[in-house]
Amino acid sequence: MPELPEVETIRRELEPLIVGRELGEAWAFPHPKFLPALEAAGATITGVDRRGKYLLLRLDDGRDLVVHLGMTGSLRVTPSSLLPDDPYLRAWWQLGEADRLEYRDVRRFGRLAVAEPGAYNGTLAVQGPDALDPSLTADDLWRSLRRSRRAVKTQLLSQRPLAGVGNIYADEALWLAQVNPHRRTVTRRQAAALLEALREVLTAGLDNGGTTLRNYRTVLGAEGRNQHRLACYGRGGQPCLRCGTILRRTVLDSRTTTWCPTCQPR
DNA sequence: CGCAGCGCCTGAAGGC
DNA sequence: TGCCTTCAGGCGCTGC
Repeated sequence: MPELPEVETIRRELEPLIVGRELGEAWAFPHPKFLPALEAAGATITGVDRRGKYLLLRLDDGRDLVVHLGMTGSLRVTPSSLLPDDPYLRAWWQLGEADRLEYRDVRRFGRLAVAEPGAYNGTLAVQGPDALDPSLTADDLWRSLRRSRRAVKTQLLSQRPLAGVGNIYADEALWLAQVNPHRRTVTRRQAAALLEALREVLTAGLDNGGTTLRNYRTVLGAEGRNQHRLACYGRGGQPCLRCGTILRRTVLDSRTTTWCPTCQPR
């Protein structure tokens, strides 16, 4: 599931492959989530940016091709001499003379949009600052978390206090900061520890090329390596690496959640 | 406006 | 072997 480290890894690989090139003929899977791909045909890509889990392909007409990878989305660049041959392709664009940019998404949780910056819809329009934005302070996070009474983990996943965190890195950061995911209020000290932990686990994920549990691949087709470094996510029933207590696995707002009842007391 | 609940999707894994 | 059920979960949408 592409979260900030995975999307940033993709962004870095994609940028030198597509900037300055023209999107020619386009095709989209016939569904409203993917048909906006056709609106980008004819534009030239001037940059590749990221906000939270969203990729923003800047176009020379002033608009952005917005790409969300959902749970199973990936991008790749293929020679256009090879015909599209993949039942899970959801969109493609001829790229320059020789290549094709392909968007693949097995489960169709992703989506595409073409929009003016500043005229975004949905989560992208209301999400908080990027989790790695250095101007975000612990006090900002504390104040933001205080505005809602939802569980702290649910707030992280909402993308509103900060953007880019999904289920894996939320569990990892809450464990590292020793904050219980069910808490509805956090102290200033906990907010500071949480921000530091978030940045640590996201940076580690990025340094490891992302976390591949099943579908995630980089643009060049590589798997990430961070799945071997997870301390908490997916380790329910196994001992806490810090204190040895058996990690608990619960469901919080319909998200599987793993936490240590000793290190992260309610 | 906040938020709870639901639906979307399909391959993998496990039970029998 | 094969059928069935359960699970993974980000986000848009609806309605209170």
